[in-house]
Amino acid sequence: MHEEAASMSNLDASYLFSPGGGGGGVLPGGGVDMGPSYQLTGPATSLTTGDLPDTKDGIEELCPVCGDKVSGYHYGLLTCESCKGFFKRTVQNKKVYTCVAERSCHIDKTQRKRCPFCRFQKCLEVGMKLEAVRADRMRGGRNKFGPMYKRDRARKLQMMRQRQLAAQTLRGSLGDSSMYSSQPGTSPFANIHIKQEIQIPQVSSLTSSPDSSPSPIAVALGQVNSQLAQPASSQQPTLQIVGVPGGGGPHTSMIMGPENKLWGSANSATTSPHSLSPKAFQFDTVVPGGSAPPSSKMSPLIRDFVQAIDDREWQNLLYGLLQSQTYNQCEVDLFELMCKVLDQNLFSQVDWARNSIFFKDLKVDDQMKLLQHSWSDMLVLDHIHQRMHNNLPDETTLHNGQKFDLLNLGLLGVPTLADHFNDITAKLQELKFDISDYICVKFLLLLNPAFLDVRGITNRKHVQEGYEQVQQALLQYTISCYPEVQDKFNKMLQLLPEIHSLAARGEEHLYHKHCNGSAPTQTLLMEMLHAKKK
DNA sequence: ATTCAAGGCCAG
DNA sequence: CTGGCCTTGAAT
Repeated sequence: MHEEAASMSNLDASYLFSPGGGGGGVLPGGGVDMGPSYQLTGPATSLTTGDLPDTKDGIEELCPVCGDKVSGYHYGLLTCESCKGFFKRTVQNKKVYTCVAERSCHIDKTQRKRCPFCRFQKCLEVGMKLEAVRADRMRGGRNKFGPMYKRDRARKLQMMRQRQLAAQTLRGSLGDSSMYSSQPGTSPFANIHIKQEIQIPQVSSLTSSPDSSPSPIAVALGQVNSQLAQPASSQQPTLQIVGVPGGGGPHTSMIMGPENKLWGSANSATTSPHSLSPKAFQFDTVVPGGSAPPSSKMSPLIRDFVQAIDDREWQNLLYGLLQSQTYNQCEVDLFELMCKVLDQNLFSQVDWARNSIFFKDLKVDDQMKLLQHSWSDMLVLDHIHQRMHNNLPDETTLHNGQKFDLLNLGLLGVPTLADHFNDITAKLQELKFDISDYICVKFLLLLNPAFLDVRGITNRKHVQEGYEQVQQALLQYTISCYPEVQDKFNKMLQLLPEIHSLAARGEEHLYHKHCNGSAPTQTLLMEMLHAKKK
């Protein structure tokens, strides 16, 4: 595992962007066109279809834990049969292993038996889900991960198609770059195509959950060939696998402190009754004060925007990450953890953008420029949204007992910005800032025309038009739905610079940390910071 | 009726 | 303890 990690050190965010620009297969509504359901590695029967070597059912993936052949989705992701069994036994029987070496044993097919400690560690690192092991041992049926598996399959299928397309184009005309929208060498993201095609990436998950394995944007935007490993977990001094959190009872609060009302105890109706623990993270997309926007008065544009929001996924990702990062740890570096969460959120932003109207039609170069400029604004805005509309608490108790300051995420790690942040939030609250406003504002941040000139956007016109359309829609919306809020539209827009300045300070701070070497490297986050400084 | 991920079984 | 194969059963 270490070797691979080393060879990947030249991570550049280019892997995020696929050659094909925005014309992917993800449907606007967020629904994904599944096409023929993809089968896992049909038992090599594919020989009949002579040409197209491995495209058929393609994706013959390897187990992210040991590299053996995958047998299906198990406990959250595609793994081999043996790791499935191992994970199950470990969790069910609350096994406690110890590592006789440095807790960083290399796990592969031939050596996986040698160190169960490291094997289990790796299971968690790649995102196998404890809660998918059933406390009651009930057999059969489906669990809450079903839909996730489905989405994951769809993504992989899509990714495969893209890869195929790209490969064909490459084969067809090597000199012809018209297919690719980015000009090699013009941006830090540029040198992508060849790399992608040549080494068929063995994807390993960024963090956890099949939804992020390979992390969402990476798939949506192209593919991944980097393993954003988690060095953290391997170097804690005094660790052992502490009893596996099994047993149904007290685990609602495994991650969340009991103080998290909405997050902790809310409905778990959608969760399988058999699943063993943190159903905790399901939560309603509650709009406090019942301010659910009257969809009748909403423009179709905004309605689509709102429908595409998937906060639940966001939360699952967040908690999945917090869980996997702390499961087996006495104490983790909270700043580092925060960076990881930010990084993951950033991935989500990119993913969202890539599938969004206006943005998705842009050339990759333009997309990158817009994102480079707006990512931190969007992170801040999203945090505001999560707090305001989904009751995201400001703090949560990690699995290992540490307190994790969630608010810090919105401050990009700068505690002193809390006042500013709260100030902005309060102002928005006064304006009855709702989910529709949020999503529109997010578009405005992304398509912000203020920087078109500076940043050399090619398709300026398209961006401008998108911006204006959203602006119009938002204006209409505020007027018709919130006539009682004086000048809501303008007041909201006036807050954008404030968000931006907050975000800019956050970026600055992160950049410093990065230069000090105290922030994790090889993250999209740092990549973004870096890109801007150039 | 079919799928397919979860649990169970048991030879090695 | 491992891991390949078998049985289950909710979701589709």
